Amino acid sequence: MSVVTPIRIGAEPQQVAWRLFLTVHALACRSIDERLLKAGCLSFDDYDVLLTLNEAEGETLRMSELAEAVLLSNSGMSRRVARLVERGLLHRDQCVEDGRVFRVSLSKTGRRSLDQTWRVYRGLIDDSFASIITEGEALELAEIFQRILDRIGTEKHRGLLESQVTDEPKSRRIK
Amino acid sequence: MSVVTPIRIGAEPQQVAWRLFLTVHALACRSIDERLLKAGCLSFDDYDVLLTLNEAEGETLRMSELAEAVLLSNSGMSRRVARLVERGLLHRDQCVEDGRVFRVSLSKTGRRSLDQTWRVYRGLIDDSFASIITEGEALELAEIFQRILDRIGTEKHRGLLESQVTDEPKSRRIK
DNA sequence: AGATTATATTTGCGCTTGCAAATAAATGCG
DNA sequence: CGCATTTATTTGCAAGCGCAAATATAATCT
Repeated sequence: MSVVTPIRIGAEPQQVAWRLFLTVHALACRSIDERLLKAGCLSFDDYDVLLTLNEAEGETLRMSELAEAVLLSNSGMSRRVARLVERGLLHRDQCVEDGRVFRVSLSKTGRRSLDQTWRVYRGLIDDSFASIITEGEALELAEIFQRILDRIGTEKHRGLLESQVTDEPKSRRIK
Repeated sequence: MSVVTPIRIGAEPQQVAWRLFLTVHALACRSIDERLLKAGCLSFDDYDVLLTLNEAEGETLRMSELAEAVLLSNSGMSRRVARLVERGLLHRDQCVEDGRVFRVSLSKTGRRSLDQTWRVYRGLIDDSFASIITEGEALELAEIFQRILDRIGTEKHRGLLESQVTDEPKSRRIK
């Protein structure tokens, strides 16, 4: 995880901001992940997977969708899901309509873990980030970050926080 | 690299900001690193090491200082430096005053690589980040991030961009 | 000085990752 | 229908990482 970055003294403010962005990310994430593990929670990365599933419409995703959502390779996701299934946090079922695809979903235990982790995680975000900025600043950050995502993000990530209302039926997409 | 994160709809602005922060980081870094490699530059992470050395006073650091600066374990840094020395980008010399320590510094080639990478990297930062925000926003981001670092950073990272003037002599610290 | 303890770095090992090849299942075409 | 092609996922393999043990060197104690 890169920490430091460009910057000579007197650099442009954008470059200074970029460097600080990297450093804050590296330090905050390291600290949060360490403390999550110490508290017996899901790791940062596993949390990411379970949360993505929890938010998915139909609460089920195929391997490749999951991989794309959390920016992991398909093979990486294949193994990660295997481990999580092994631990009883996820279900992984072959799709009836198309035997090539496997659909992954939260188990009862997985949902419990997710909730338990969130209770701790919320406090850690607060410690390392949220409590240090004002609500106004948070809104401003969100606006800036959203603008950046609109420019660099993929379809999937771009609309993260837009209204979740779609006009599709809530039934499982087969696609 | 975690992408997604907490957030239920209607969450507090700080939590929304945190999630977007993670997503922007993941996407921007992935894109930048990919393009650096494609351009035959140093990887993001190697760049980090070379830049840290370039900025170090005396232009030399011991293994452990380098590891701490870029947030890598000592063993990880040991191997990373070995690879970079292998590629001719770094020197690694046993310290005369204390045979336990090894001092690492940029080679001529390393410095060239660093400069060449920076020429490309500058443009990529611009693409994925800098050009999307105004100068005023950059200043504001920098101020916010700096405040966060002051709270969560270690001594080493906290003062990143403060005046580099110290009252110590510029000669090599032995410590 | 010699033995013990402390410090800086490297090595052994197991884990996770990504890429490319392998497999499994569906689709298209003659 | 049967074979070639395409698509979804998993495996083999060769990285890189962190932890703990090993090594190398210095400092301390008696």
